[in-house]
Amino acid sequence: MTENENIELAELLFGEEELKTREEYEEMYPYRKLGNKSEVTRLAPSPTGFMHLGNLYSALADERIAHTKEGVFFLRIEDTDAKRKVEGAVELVIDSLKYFGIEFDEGEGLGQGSGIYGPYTQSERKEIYHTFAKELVEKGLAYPCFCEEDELEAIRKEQEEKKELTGYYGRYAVWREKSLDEIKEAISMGKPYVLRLRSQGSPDKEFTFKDEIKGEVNLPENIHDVVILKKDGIPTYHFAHAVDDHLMRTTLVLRGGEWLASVPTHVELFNALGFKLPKYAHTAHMMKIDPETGGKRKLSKRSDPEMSLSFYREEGYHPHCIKIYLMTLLNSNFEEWHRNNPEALPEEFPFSVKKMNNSGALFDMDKLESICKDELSMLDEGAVYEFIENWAKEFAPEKHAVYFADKEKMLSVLRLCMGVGQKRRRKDLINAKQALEFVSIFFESPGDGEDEFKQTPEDVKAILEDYLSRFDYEDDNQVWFEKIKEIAQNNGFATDRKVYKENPGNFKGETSDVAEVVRIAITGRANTPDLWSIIHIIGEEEMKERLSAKI
RNA sequence: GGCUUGUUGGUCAAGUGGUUAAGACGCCGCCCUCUCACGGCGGAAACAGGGGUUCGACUCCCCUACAAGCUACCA
Repeated sequence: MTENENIELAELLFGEEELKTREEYEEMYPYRKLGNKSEVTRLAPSPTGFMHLGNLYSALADERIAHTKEGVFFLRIEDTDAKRKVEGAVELVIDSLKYFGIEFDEGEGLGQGSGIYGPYTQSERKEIYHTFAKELVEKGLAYPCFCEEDELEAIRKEQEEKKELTGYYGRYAVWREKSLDEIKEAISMGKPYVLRLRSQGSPDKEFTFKDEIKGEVNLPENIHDVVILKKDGIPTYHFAHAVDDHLMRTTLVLRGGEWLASVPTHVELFNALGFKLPKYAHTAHMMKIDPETGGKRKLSKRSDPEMSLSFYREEGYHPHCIKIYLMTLLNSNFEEWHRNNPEALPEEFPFSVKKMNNSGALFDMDKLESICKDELSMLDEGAVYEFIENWAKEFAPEKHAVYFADKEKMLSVLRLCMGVGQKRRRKDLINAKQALEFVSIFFESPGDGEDEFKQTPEDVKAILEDYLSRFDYEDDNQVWFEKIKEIAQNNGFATDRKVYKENPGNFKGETSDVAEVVRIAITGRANTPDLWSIIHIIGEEEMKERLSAKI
């Protein structure tokens, strides 16, 4: 087609619409005035109503990249696929990220003053896309394609049989070289069409692309006449990405590694549109071991509950701990930094895109729990109280009513369980749910699933009876423990560890074994905070009741 | 099938031509200790395989294996 025919075609396709010009848009959305090291990043989720760890992972990376250098982090909703749209999804994105302390500077759903680069929802940007699509048609870089699904299917089949590259390109691009008259005829028949890019790429050329994470990558040029506008006039991801990230002045596109393969398409699109290419950083996906195959695979929201962000809320993981965990995955030198600067906020860490991992990390629950223990142990009991209380109110109301009835009691329980005031803090608390369980010994008699005695039933009985007969509530911790030692002495247990070690055969055990019997009898557990203190929180009556149940 | 990217101990990972190949989690042992913890010390445990290049390869190149991603009018 000639230049004039292209212009005529563009009029034919878009003439009915009142479109702004490209220049008007460029003026509407001026380049941001930021330092030259500042980055503009964005989170661009589909509103599927589901937030998973991967979303949080990249959101945190985006947010850190923007905010460590006074850049901008915004939210754009990619709802070009109507099938996936879910009510309330935008709020879910904003809320769940806020819960983890990640806030946007501008974007969708943030209310007034949330930025001049909007609309931030793709379904509201149709005219904008059309302006640029029309321009592409005028320049002969895009054309309508009236192929229907079965035709495309037939092409693909033929290609597969011939073992050729599948897709709509070259001689398979049947509408690529149609005349204006043929197109006009198809339009007049009311046939639906999509708009495709007229690719200028060569099948045997490649180019090197510099990814901020992966480094230099050699990629083939794009040769596919990809769809840029679907038959309903809504753009595909590729086209929307080019137009949006250009007009919203994104400087760094951080996205999942599955997009790396479409970089050639994006590069061609940016060139065709006359846009400057942003920097790209393609991240690896978080993986997990597939319980069925034993292999490593991408975490999926379908089969992995620990993938859902709501899982962490429901289990009562402290958002700060999750953040710390993700930071250690994101930047491998974070952990060391954090150890050296335990008081510093993660926001003070010099985050670097370059330090990001290029292979998929396995989600490691053990590691997460270890971090939780460390982080929680550094808080004061008031903060932990507040956190657990809020969680219990929402997720365990019946326990909440009992455990939090007496604030002073709960505070002293927490002080004890955390080792506040001791030389070293304890590290028993992982999350709110587990903490409530840990703390339950102060509010309920030990129930099922308790630890078992390691001594014989006869010895247990003897020890407990002996203990009960000697017990005096007025004893202080020292005296109380002296009595434990006496019991050990009387029942054939060693009271001196060294003596015991030298001749273990001469004894049934040592003091700690006797203490363990008493501990398990009272609490149902081998691992608890200081026993004497526990007794003085639950009271003499309660202790005696629990003990007599065991004799 | 084609294209792309990966592969360092069980897991997360430093490492960028010459290292006894860090560290963390987990596991095991010892020590400390008035019981539980905390803490301290130590241990087992790795460069997927094969070819090159080089005086010398975890590091560079090639091949193979394995894994992941893409190959839509989904993102």
